[in-house]
Order: sequence, then structure tokens, then C-alpha cells
Amino acid sequence: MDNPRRRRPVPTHEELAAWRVHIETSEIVRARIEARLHEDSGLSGGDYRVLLALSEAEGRAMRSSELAAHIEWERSRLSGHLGRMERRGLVRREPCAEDARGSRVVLTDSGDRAFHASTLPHLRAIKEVFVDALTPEQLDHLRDAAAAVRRHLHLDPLPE
Amino acid sequence: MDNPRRRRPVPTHEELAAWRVHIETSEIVRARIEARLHEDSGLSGGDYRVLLALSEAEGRAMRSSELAAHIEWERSRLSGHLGRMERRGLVRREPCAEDARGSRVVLTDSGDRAFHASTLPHLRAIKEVFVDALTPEQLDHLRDAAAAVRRHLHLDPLPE
DNA sequence: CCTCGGTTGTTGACATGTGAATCATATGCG
DNA sequence: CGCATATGATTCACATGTCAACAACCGAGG
Repeated sequence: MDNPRRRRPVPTHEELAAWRVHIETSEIVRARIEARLHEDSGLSGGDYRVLLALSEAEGRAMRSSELAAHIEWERSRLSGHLGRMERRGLVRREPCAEDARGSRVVLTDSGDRAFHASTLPHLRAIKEVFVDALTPEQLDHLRDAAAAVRRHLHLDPLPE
Repeated sequence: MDNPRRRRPVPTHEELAAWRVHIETSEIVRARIEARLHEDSGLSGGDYRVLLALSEAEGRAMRSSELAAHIEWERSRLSGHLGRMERRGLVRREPCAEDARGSRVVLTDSGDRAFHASTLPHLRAIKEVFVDALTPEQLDHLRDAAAAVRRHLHLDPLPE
């Protein structure tokens, strides 16, 4: 019997099992959906996130720091990723008029096409791999549990 | 109104929002718990997983392939990881008597101490960051949703 | 014994991630 | 203006992950 007056510092076996199945399954689902994205469009999850942000931005361009903040990436991570994306012609970096330190990241036509070609298959993959696995109630429960965790960790209620 | 005769190929806004908050929150939680593990013990999540498997193995040692299969890693991934762990003195590789191709991965005393020192803080972190954020019902729901996804993807019901 | 197909583990090339250091520029303040 | 400091972005060193190619070895069959 658990003694209610004694705080339990570690999870029970059941709690630990729930943690493990939850976290490992989430990783598998993410990996499957990203693999589908890559097969369908040649884009990685990181590529998609950058392209999504740029395609919604004014003039299909953003300052590098602004972009990093928007997608919640380290600037060095974004810098490296943009280098690879630039090599593939998805984005272009040009010097910034107002601030000579900075640069503007511009979505190329090729990048825009690649992004738009990828969205529908990507959304389909999310539906087929994740949404279709769950009842509407289970999906609500997942959303609520995520919200509870975010409150617990003092994070913004919504991602981004 | 949704037309029940028309299959919806893509998620609704609500479904997509649930997907995003779920997957991003799961990543944040994993990252936090691994960060705590690293601060507390100097071990990465990968280190922990290898050390856990070895510490439960007969003679605190396993064949490399056997270990890779047990923790579901690519062999090349394990090989690289073991190289780094060996440099830090956590494990040792010795030639295998029965099979000259292979090697035995042995947990060193230092690795065993590091692992045992890490478990309690690690379990505490899982409880504080994840379990304590949720009601018992929410935890059950997460477990059930993960099980539903695993069925949907034809995976083993339990991780490992 | 000897060849051939499968196994074992490593390696190389690359993509991706973090944190610290660096460089150039911008900006506030005396 | 001139300087201390902050900021924008990149770079470095490294850890981590994938996949394909490889070298060495095993074991079955001829």
C-alpha cells in the first residue's frame, strides 16, 4: 500500500511504463512522418519548418534572428541549416539594408515550389500515421495532457 | 459540415493543432529530462540506455550485435557510441572467444558506478517533469493512446 | 579443403544538434 | 565624437544519427 503521508520521489512501475511507451511511441511517430516527408518531397522536418515560416512571412523573407526566434531554434543551428538549404537552392541569403550585421533569408521560387508540393502529402501522412490511429476522444486527451505538461513547465500553452 | 461520404485526406485544424502540441511537447519533455540526466550524472540518454542494458546482462557484458538488437539501435550507431563511451572509461571492448569477428562489450566498474549513481536522480526527473504534470487518468489516457498508435503501426505493444 | 553466401563490427560521408568563441557592426552614453 | 557594450550571424569542436561500403570471419555444401 502506498502511504499517503510519504511523498514518493520516484515513479511507480506503472508510471514508468506509461512514460516509456509514451515517449518511445512519440519518437517513432515523428520519425515515420518525417521519413514520409523526405520520401515524398526530399525535405527534412527542419527544411519544412523553415520553409513554412518563410512562406508565411512578408515578402517570403525574414531576418535570420527573427526566423530563429519564430521557430525556436538556436541561431547557430539555423545558420548551419540555412547553409545546407542554400546549397540546395531552397533559400537565398542577402545582406540586410537596415542593419549591415544581419542578413535577410529569402525563399527562392524553387523553395516555394518544393514547400507547396510537400504540404498535402505531409498533412496526409500526419492523418494516416497519427490522427487515424486515435479516436476523437483520445486526440482530445492527448491535447489536454500536452497542455497540462506545458502548464506544469510554465511554457506557452500553444507551440510556437 | 463534414460530409460523411467524402473521405477527408488531411487533418482538420483541430487535429493538426493537437498533433503539433503533442509532438512538440513530447520533444520538450524528453529534452528536459535528458538535460537533467546530463547535469546530474554526465550521462546522455544514449549512455543511460547502453548502461542499463549492460548492467542487467549476464556478467555485465554483451555481444555488440546482441546489445544493438536489445536497445533497437543500428549497429553503426552503437559502434560509434561505444567508441565515445570507451574513451570515457564507461565500457570496454574485448575480443570474443567463440567468434573472432565479434567483440564483447563489458561494463567497467566506473561505468557501473556512474549508472547506479544516475538512476535515482533520473527517475526523480521523470516523476517531476512528466508524471507530476498529469492526473492518473491523464497518464492512463497517454498510455492507451500510445498503445492505439502502436497497434495502428503494427508495432509491438510494449517498447523494447 | 575451398568457395560462397551470410554475419559482425567498423568506417566514411554526410545531416543534424549544442555551446562557446569570434567578428563585424550597432548603439547608448559621457 | 569616442568608447564600452550589446547584438547579428557565423564558425569551431564536438556529440549524435543515417546509410552504404568494407574487411574479416563463420559455416554449409561440394
